[in-house]
Amino acid sequence: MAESESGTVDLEIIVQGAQEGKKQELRLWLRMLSTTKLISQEIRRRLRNEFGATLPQFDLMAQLYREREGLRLGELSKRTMVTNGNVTGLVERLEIDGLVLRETPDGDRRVTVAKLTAKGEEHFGAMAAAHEAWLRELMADVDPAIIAELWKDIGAVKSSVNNHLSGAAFD
Amino acid sequence: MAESESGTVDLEIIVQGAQEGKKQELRLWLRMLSTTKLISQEIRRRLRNEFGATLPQFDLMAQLYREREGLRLGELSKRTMVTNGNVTGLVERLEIDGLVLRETPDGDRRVTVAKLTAKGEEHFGAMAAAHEAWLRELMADVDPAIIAELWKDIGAVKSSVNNHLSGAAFD
DNA sequence: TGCAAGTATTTGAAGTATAAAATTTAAATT
DNA sequence: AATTTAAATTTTATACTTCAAATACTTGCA
Repeated sequence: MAESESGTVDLEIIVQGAQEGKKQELRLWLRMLSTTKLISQEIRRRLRNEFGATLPQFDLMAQLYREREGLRLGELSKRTMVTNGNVTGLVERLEIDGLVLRETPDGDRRVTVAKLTAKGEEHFGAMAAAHEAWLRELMADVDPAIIAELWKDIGAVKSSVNNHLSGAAFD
Repeated sequence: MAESESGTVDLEIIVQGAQEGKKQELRLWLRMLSTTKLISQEIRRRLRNEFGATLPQFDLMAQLYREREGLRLGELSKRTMVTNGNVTGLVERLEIDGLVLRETPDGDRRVTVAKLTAKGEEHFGAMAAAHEAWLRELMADVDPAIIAELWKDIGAVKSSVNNHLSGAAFD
C-alpha cells in the first residue's frame, strides 16, 4: 500500500498488476474448470469400475439419501442442478435398476416423488463411503489449512457469481 | 466421553479435528463442483443467446485459435479433455457451420488436422472478448488478491490429484 | 360452474459424454 | 513381401445434457 517515498517501485507493480489483473479471472476460471474436469473424470471412472454407477446417478441418490421420505422431481432438479427433463430420465433408469421408486401423492396428482429403495440405500451407503475416501486420497498432498481456505474463498466466488447472473437461479 | 482428568482438552480438539478434517475434502469438492456448474451454466447460456455457440465448441475453437496451423484431433482431444470419439462429432458440426476445416496431411494419411477458417477466427475473436469480460463481471465482488491466491491453491489441488490418479492422464 | 392462468412433469430434438470395438494406415519383424 | 504391432481416427451403444414445446393436473376467480 506504500505509494510514498521514492515512488518508482510501485509503478512497476501497478503496471504489471493492470496487465495481469485483466486476465486473472479468466486464468482462474480455466484452472477451476480443468481441475474440476480432472477430478470428475477420475471419480466417474472409479464409480463405474467399482460400482457400475454414473456420477449423475450418484449425485441424485445422494440427495435422496438425506431425505428418506423422498423428494419431488422439481426439488431434485434444483438440488442437483440438473434440468427437469433430465431428472425424468435419470430417475427412470434408477427405477429400472431397483434403486429408486416413484410415487404420486394423493393430494396433488401432478407431483411425482422419488425415494430410495432399501436396495438403493444399501448401494448408496457403500458408494458414499468410497467416494469420501477417494477425495481424501486425491487431495492428500494439499495442506488441510489450504483446503479450509479454498472452501471459504470459493464460497466468495460463488456468492459473487450468484450476484451477477443474468437470468434466474440461486443457491 | 473424557478419557482422563488432566489431558482432556487436547483430546477433544484432536477428535473434533479428526472428524472435521475427515470431511473437509469432500466439502471442498462439493463446493468446487457446484460453483463450476453455476459458472458453466451461465457462460453456456450467454454463449448460446449471444453467439449461438455451445461451450464445448467454444473450448475447441479456443485451442485452434492459438495454433493457427491447426491441430491433430488426438491433440485436440487431450487439450480439451474431451474423448476422441467426441472430438470427431464436434469438429464435424463446426465444419458444417464453416468455422473449422479438416485436412489430411500428405505425410501420414491416418492423421486429420483441424484448423479455423477465416470465418471461424473472426467468430471466435468476438466470443473470446465477451467471454473474458463475462468472467470479470461474474467475479467482480472477489478481491483480486483472493483471485490470485485461489489460482495458486487450486494449482496445488490439481497437482495432488494428478499424483493420485488410478489410470493414465497428466497435466 | 367454467375456464384462464399457473404448476409439475414429460416428451422431443439436437448436442455432448463415455467406453469399447472397428477401421485405416504406417512402421517394424521375419 | 507377408505378418504383426502400433497409431490415429471413426463408429457404435448408451447415457447425460439443454432448451423448448406439450401434457396433465390444480387453482383462482368471474
